Amino acid sequence: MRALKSTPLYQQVKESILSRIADGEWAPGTFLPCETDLAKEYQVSHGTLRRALDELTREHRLTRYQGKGTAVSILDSDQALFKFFQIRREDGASTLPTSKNIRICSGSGVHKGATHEEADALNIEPGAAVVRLRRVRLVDHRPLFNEYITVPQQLFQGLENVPLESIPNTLYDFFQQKFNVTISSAHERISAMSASVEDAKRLSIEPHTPILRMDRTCFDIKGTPVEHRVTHMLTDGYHYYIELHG
Amino acid sequence: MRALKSTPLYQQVKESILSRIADGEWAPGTFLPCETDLAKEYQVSHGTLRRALDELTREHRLTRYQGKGTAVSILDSDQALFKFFQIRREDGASTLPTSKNIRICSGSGVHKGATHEEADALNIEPGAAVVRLRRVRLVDHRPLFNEYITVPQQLFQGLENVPLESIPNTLYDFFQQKFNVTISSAHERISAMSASVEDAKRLSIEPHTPILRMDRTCFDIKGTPVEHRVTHMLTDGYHYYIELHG
DNA sequence: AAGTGGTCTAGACCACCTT
DNA sequence: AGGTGGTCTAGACCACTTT
Repeated sequence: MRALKSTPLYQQVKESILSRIADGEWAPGTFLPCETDLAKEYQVSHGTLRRALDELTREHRLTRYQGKGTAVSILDSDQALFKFFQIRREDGASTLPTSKNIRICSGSGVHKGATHEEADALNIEPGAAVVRLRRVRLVDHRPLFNEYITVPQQLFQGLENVPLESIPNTLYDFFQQKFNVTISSAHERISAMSASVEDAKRLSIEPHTPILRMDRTCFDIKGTPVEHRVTHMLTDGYHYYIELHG
Repeated sequence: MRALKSTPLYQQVKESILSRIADGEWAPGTFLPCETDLAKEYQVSHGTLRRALDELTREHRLTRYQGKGTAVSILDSDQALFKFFQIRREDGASTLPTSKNIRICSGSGVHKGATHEEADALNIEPGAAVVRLRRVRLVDHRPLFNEYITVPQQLFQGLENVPLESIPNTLYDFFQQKFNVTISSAHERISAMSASVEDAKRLSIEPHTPILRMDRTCFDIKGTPVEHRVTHMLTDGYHYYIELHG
């Protein structure tokens, strides 16, 4: 632990703890040894060890409970990643959309596999096997989103056979628990468009009503694209809310 | 500085330094006294003072140069705050919008002062004195945004008399340098709408074309709202791009 | 050589939770 | 009461920049 002089001690300790978490030595939800024990084990001072834990806590990998101990964080991606990224009513109130799943299916080849757009986003070959989920999301019992979700079948074996009623509202938790796919970053492209005939039908609006189109690609911890999602959103009485912090 | 036992010392020091920056005692780009002097002034230990500086550095308020000193950050807000928040072409290339300023004016009272919406966003009284800037922003020489910017006159004394051609493209730099107003956070509401007659004229499109409407409110270091901005954006061949990191 | 920030230590005391 | 994390101190030494 004192070998390299180039990298600071607290950095080395931090990385060691991180790999021990990644290797499963300390599972999410379990408590680490107390600070004095860890300091003894790593042969560093209390302060140095604390600096490592402080940084990991700041990065949400660890959660500390005063008087109790330090635990490995259980990542709640839906809340952590999309916390500053919400649907709100005009009055500013946050909303919690519910889902109505319409169809789930899988396929490969030119007609049923990944389109060029999907292949590009997911970094797979056009025509590769994918699973598609169609759903409508409702806010205050009113249909607001029309969603088209595509994931590579290879990463989600068996997803296509899950009954529609068993697919939960918060997909990313589900992905983590059932398929060990943890969403860690995402990007989104937002533009305005006219409602299609299907949007009109699903969202109970006139065709050509202006709606938002959001194209989202999600990545896992290693940076592999794992989900492509196109959302058509009706912004009548609602809006997309984003917070930025410097 | 030792009065309250409830809030940690480093927190008090941090907030004190923050207000001294906000009050202009240490302008952006200037160096603070060295750590030992500051520790002496605040009657705290080196470590406690460092913790305050560490947090401010992490929040990009200060920038440290080993061997030289600690300086107040020159925030390039357009790059720092809106770094993951850009206009992109369909091919994914980033763009750098330019501006055509149309009108700048100030006023107060029922007709020319803050509207209810502006007053609400800026936390001022309806009818309070404001300065308004109208501009069109161009990407690749094509008008894409129609912008309506409103700021409280009190914070921007003399802004209304600045010649249009002297108002730069990157407003937040300008605000910091000329008015000591540093944008530190923002929120944005995004929705879809039909282009108005004015949008059609300014953006060379048909009325009722679907466009994005973005309502942005910016806040300074202390959390005071300092700018309200409504942008109408044509998303033909371009989109709004957002990155999220867990 | 002098001055600045960066790392690290050893030890003290406080606040909170559990038993 | 005992154990945990949270705060704070005083001092040492290192790395970098300037004079």
